[in-house]
Amino acid sequence: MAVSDMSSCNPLALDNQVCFLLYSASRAVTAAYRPYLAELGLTYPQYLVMLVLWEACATEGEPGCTTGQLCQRLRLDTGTITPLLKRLESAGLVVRGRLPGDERVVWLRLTPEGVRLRERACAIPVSLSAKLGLGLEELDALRAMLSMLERRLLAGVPEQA
Amino acid sequence: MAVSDMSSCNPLALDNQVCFLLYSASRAVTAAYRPYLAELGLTYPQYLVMLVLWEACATEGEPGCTTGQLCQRLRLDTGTITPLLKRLESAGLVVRGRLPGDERVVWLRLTPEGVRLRERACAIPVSLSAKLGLGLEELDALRAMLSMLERRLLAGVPEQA
DNA sequence: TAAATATATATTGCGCACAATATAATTGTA
DNA sequence: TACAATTATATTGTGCGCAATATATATTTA
Repeated sequence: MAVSDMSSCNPLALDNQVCFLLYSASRAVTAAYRPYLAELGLTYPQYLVMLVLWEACATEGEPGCTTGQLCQRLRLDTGTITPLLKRLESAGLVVRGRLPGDERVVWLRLTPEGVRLRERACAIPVSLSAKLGLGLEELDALRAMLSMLERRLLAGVPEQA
Repeated sequence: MAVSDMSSCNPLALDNQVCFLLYSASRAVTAAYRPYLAELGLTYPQYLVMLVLWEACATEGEPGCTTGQLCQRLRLDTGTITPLLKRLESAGLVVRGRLPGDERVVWLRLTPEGVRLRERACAIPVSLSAKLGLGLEELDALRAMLSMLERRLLAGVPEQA
């Protein structure tokens, strides 16, 4: 009685494509965030960058992180991250400087305003989980499934060799 | 023993965000499709459009569909779809014409070449499901979860009023 | 039938994503 | 110490996504 039995006769049917459900659900979730993030003046990818920086701020030691760490964490490349960071910088949330000792790496730090924004952002996960309407167990199941999926895809990369 | 217990002390932790997992998994899946689609000369969104058109070709009656139906099906707007269709047209896969009887609507039809491409595309779901490495049950569970999520988000839209 | 409204698509502009390439600083090596 | 290779980031170009606006055809209404 699997869901896919409905019209599994056609492997190319749009509704049989998990990829489409993922793509579509992801855009729907981003859209659900949009009005809340707009109040903070952030886009969704910018919000993700801020999440990383807020974490990097909470850790002990010199607060901040490098562009490369950001790319790795969000699995985005510099073509995406560099201009995004420039926009965050001109919004006054982030400062970019080179690492003393290695002039190649860009060291990112939050401005006081960037740090303050965290408090306003705290309300967002609450609003969103209400909007998603999923229970904790469902959320955990979804999380588990998605991270497994991605782990397998990343692990499968070497196959290209 | 929920997954989120790990560091649920911080609701803003990146790894606690289902939204990020979704976003990241979706991009990873798209990336997994990319080499296969490249052989057909298609991007991922173009592939989704072709899936709809191939379906619309299989139905009885006049084959094809309108731009509006495409937008509705893929939940994309004309700003995305119109230029994409022009690219498919200049690639020789699609012809765009106006509907006789209502000159506002654009009627889309596959060219013979567009129809033929379907056969080559048939191999893609097979390759991909191998690459994803998920069993049928897992796939169905994921599908169920994602479509529920999206259904709730779409249903929740009126709340904005 | 003329004007107002609604519908379907197109256009513009901005911000991602990502491939490909470029640049600049660092490290390894002869 | 030069020179090659590596590493970190930046730049360029193409194709989405989406908000806002424009245009053109249909439909409704006065």
